[in-house]
Amino acid sequence: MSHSVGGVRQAQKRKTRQALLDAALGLLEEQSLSSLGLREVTRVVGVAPTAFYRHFRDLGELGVALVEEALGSLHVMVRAILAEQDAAEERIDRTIAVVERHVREHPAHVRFVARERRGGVRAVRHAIAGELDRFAEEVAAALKTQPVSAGWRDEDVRMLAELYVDRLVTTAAELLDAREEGGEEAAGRVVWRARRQLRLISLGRRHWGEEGRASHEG
Amino acid sequence: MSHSVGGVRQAQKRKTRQALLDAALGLLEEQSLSSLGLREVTRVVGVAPTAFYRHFRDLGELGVALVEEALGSLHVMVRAILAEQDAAEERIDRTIAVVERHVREHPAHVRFVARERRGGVRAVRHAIAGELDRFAEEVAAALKTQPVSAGWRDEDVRMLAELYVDRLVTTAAELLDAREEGGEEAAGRVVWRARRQLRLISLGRRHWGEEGRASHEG
DNA sequence: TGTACATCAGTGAACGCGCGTTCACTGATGTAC
DNA sequence: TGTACATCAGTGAACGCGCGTTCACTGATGTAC
Repeated sequence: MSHSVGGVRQAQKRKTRQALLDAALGLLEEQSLSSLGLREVTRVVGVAPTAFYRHFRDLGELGVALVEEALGSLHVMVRAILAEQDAAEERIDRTIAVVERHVREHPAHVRFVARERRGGVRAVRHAIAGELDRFAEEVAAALKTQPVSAGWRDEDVRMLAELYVDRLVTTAAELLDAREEGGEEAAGRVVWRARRQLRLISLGRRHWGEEGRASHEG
Repeated sequence: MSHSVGGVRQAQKRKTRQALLDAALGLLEEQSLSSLGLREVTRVVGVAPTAFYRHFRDLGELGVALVEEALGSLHVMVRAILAEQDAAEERIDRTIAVVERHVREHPAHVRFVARERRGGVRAVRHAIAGELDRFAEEVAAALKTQPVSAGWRDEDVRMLAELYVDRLVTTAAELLDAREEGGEEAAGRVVWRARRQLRLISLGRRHWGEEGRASHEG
């Protein structure tokens, strides 16, 4: 059964590829992608520098692969929240809890996305922008089904979704920094603040129909 | 009068220092600080690599100097807005106009701050965080004097101020990206969205007293 | 104003080092019969 | 099951290159008298 459908060779290749991704992600905790070296990565994995080229054309391509990995898990978690039909206040608490858990479980992914979102490698910036865009589209679709959104223009639902997504990414990054540099106390302050900011936004949302969308442009 | 208070030598030194800062800022449009080379910078200026050490210990120190330069001008402009006593809607329009103007006049500064805020150089990240903190403190002080803030807790004014400051920085960065990659049309969409997001936040602010600050924690 | 000495911004040669990339290779895995 | 050939992930030597940093230096500017 060892020589069945491609088998051993393919599996070994995937394993090495994953090891390169993991090594890169680890090294990126202390630096940004544009200063990461190919030899650094292969050294950590324990393969020859040239082995790198069997998997990626260059570090930019590896970066794009990391984007998919990093946003994949968060994507799943947020979709779970959106599916629920809580009241606004519980929804905020649950959202924050998901962010906290995500930061604890995937700190390197969070750091990577926050750093490279505006980082020096164009291909990676675009990959992140694309993923966050799809993300915002899903959030918008979920918001649209909620009663509070009755009568909203599609563009307005979308702008609210983008505000939420940006808040989540920013909060995750701040929470990570706070935890590492100021301990649990600092992290607690970030969470407190994020919760109240979401509450304020949610309040604006509930009153949007009365005054917000009326003004100025058609 | 040439040999009066230190004079020519000091002036020449300041000039070279500024040239190094300018050259670095230019190079940073295409890469991030942690991958910038000392020799790259001196090559652009047209001095020997070793001249660099007469001005900065390393590129991190140069980065910190750039932070002060980059946030100084924005600081001035926003303070001007805060001093005015417009109605909420005009205030938003004027704020957005200031951001647009700032992005046009100092694109490299905007890019630098957005990129290095979560970048790979700790000293620079801290310098930016510190400046944005002072910034938020000023905004909070201004918000506090407005009638809408009557009865607000200080921490809540502060969390609102931080939400505003973060929005401004993010909008500036997005506007810059949009203008460069998607032209005026894309930039227009960013502005439209930012305006409506600020409007929604402002709406939440006006209703905060009724429900927001009451809930949960003391 | 003129002279003698001090300062110090910028120079240029030299260094050791790690980088990304090329190339022909090896040997385990896969495939055809 | 056994044999002969093909594939291809990983190797290791070699390359030219630009890097950050050191050092003793030069010569214009500054200062004291």
